[in-house]
Amino acid sequence: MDRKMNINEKEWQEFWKKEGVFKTENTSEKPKFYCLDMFPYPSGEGLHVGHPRGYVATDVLSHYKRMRSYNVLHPMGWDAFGLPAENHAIKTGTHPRKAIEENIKRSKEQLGKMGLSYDWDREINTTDPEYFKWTQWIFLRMFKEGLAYEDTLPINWCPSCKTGLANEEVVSGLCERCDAGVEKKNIRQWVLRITEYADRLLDDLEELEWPEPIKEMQRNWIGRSEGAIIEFSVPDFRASVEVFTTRPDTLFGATFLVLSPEHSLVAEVLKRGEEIENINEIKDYVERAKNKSDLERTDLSKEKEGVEIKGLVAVNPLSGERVPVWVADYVLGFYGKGGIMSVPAHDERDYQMAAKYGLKIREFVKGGDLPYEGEGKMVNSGEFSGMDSQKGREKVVDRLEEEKKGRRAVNYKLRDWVFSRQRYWGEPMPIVFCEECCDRIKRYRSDIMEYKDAQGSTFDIEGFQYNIGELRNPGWISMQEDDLPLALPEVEKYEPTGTGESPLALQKEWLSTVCPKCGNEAKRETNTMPQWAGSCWYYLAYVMKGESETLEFPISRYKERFKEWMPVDIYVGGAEHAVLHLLYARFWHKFLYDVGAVPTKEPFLKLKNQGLIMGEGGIKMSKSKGNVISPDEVIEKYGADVLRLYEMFLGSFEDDVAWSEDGVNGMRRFLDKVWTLSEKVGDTKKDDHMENSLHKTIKKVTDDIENFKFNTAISALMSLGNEMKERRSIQREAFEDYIKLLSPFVPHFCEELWRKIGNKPSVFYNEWPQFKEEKAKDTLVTLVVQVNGKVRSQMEVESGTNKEDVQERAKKEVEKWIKEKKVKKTVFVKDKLINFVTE
RNA sequence: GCCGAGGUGGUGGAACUGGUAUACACGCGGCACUCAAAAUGCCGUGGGCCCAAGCCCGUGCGGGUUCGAAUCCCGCCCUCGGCACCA
Repeated sequence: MDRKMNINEKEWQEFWKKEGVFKTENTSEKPKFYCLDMFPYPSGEGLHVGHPRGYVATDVLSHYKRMRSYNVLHPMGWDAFGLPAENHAIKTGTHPRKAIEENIKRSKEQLGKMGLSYDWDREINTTDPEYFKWTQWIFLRMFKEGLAYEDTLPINWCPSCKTGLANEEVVSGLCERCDAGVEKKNIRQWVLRITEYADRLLDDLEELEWPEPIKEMQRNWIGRSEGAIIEFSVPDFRASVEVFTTRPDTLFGATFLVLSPEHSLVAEVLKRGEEIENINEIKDYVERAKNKSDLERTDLSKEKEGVEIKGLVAVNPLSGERVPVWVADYVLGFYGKGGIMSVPAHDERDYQMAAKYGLKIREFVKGGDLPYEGEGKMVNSGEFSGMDSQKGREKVVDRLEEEKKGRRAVNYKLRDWVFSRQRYWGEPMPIVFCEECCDRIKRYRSDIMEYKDAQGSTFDIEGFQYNIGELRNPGWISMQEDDLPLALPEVEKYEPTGTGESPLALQKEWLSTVCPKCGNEAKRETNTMPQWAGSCWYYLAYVMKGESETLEFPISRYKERFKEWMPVDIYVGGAEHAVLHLLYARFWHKFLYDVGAVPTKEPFLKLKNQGLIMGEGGIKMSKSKGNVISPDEVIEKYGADVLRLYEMFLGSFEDDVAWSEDGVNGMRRFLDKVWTLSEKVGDTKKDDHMENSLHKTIKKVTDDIENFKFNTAISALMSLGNEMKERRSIQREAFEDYIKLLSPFVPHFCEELWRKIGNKPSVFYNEWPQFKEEKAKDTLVTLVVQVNGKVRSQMEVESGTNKEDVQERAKKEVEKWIKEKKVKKTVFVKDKLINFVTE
């Protein structure tokens, strides 16, 4: 038999576009459904076969929702700032914008070929000045509210990308982008106070319908831990050291203190020098620690080592015990107070340290072999002895608080977001540095600090109004909102300088400007924003585009739109952004909520992560292995519908799956079969059995699409197809419903088939088939007959038949297994089984 | 080490709140069509024993609960993902 199917997919794509079949309605009585994909970076290689998996899923869902009379927002755009385009520019000398334009064109073509039903009128591009003026605006708002600060600190530096990185961009000591080993470098940075939102970012996870692993990763990343800060006095220095601990109940067991090499008291010790007998040893050790890379310093396999500060003693605030003080680099300078009380009996790390240097190890919590980290009865702990450690924990802190020697405290692993990059291809930061203002603010700074909690207001200094951000970062002045966007200047060289400054620093003309506050000479900030900035709010831009085609100030004009569309109902993308984009975007969104710009606390209500598509044989697809499959090849050979269907049928949406060419072919065979079925459509008499199967399938497909179980939805459709094949003829209405059920998966094919059986396009103008429960009911069911839980026989009975009515008949069915035994119990499950239990 | 997900035929994978394990597909084998091949159609396909009817065993391993366990409980093993000296 020849293949009768010959579908011009392009023609349908043009038809949809011309007719605006999938355009989002700007005003609508219908309920809304916001269905969002993580927008791609338009790379030079185009898409591979893994990308469309999520896009097809959201497309299926969008089609389905439209047919259920939702007004669906299903947009697409481009996350186009970032290193690949810039590196390409460095190599070829062409402007990154050029490469980006070409890549977008190519990627858009690829998406177009797949027949995805995006509303392209709302397309956005993060590198478009109309777009990034808003990215700059949000940053500016954060700056003004005091959420951005300038700091010179040792940050993660990628020597290959020649830029600083955020904590989240370092993956086990390596650069997330290029896998180069990350170094520590002291550079001036802009940092966003994401830690101020730590609790809300943590608590609000509860209300999100996200995959549990992603939520857990965010919880761990935020890493909230409750405990206490305890003060040990250091009489020799007339000073004190504060330490953070989650186990104040073990305070009596603190047999020494350990400070990180970065600790201020260590610096003090080095300054005082002569009073400490082993000063040179300490100096050496601190110097060595400083030169260690993060990777070396956090290497768990190495032995803990440190140096005692000889002659220095600290006093335990409760026991009064005098304990030695050590410096060791297993204690981190940036966490807690940069120093710890060491309890070798009840902490694995402290135990190792104590064992190595022969320090005191004494048990304070009974419970197991040392080191014992669990709970138990407190011992050797003065008045607290005998208490349960959990209770004792509270009592110890109560006492410390009474004596003003400590307090309850919470610590986070989350650190503030290093937000500036020393590269060209990113959003310029909309702030300038003015010497005059700097001096002016510094003259008054001590007064100002008293007002530091009064956020949101401005302060008058010599007739100039300064906002909190400006006061906290003396000299840095916000640009006027009306002057946004601040465009990227054209440059000769895109090469990063590697000195900690971006190539913008060489653009003398662009660099110098006038202070928007006092009119004196000023210089622009030359760092740019990180990759992640533009994706922190793009889901809002799509909504804004429904109000005005260009994105215009002020934000308040979009208020109603946001109320209408937020939050995003379903967000689909890869799991690799668990603590990057998904955390950053939540942070920005919460800020926008706080300033009254958006009506919801969270941007993305529901999240689904698609699994990876591996190459044939389950090997990861990669250019170097040469096993990358492009959607273009597949579409060329089989058509977009086959590709779409296969991507959805392949396996469970959230699991990793392996690509198989044979499997693709199977999808084509299925569509061929369905095509052939259409020839049997006619005015045949009512077919109850078929109707029953149809309604079961409607239910199954509907539920499965709602739950992202596309693979089983398709298998249900295949089963129904197989059943139709058995028929000599198929009722028209049944076949039409069948096409509708199939249409979200294979839109071109279904349009063609819809027309072939004599209907007017588009099939998508139709309502989704209505499920009728009474039609899906079975009159006959198969009842399984078991003996002692083993299936021995089965029988057809009318559905709803009672135990009494089948019992005797069933017994006969399995007589040979029970005849010599006594049935002591009979278990009956209606419409399912009857089980005879013998002695 | 800690946290999370998961181990089901030759393969991808189904199985609702415990109720016929292996749906749907791929592959493979046989047959039909054909000069032949491809395509297509039909039949078969977890393992073992058996002429057969039938029986036994089977969801990573070992126990348990239950009339009945892939599903629940306890103890292990393995794979993948994340975090990694966070006190």
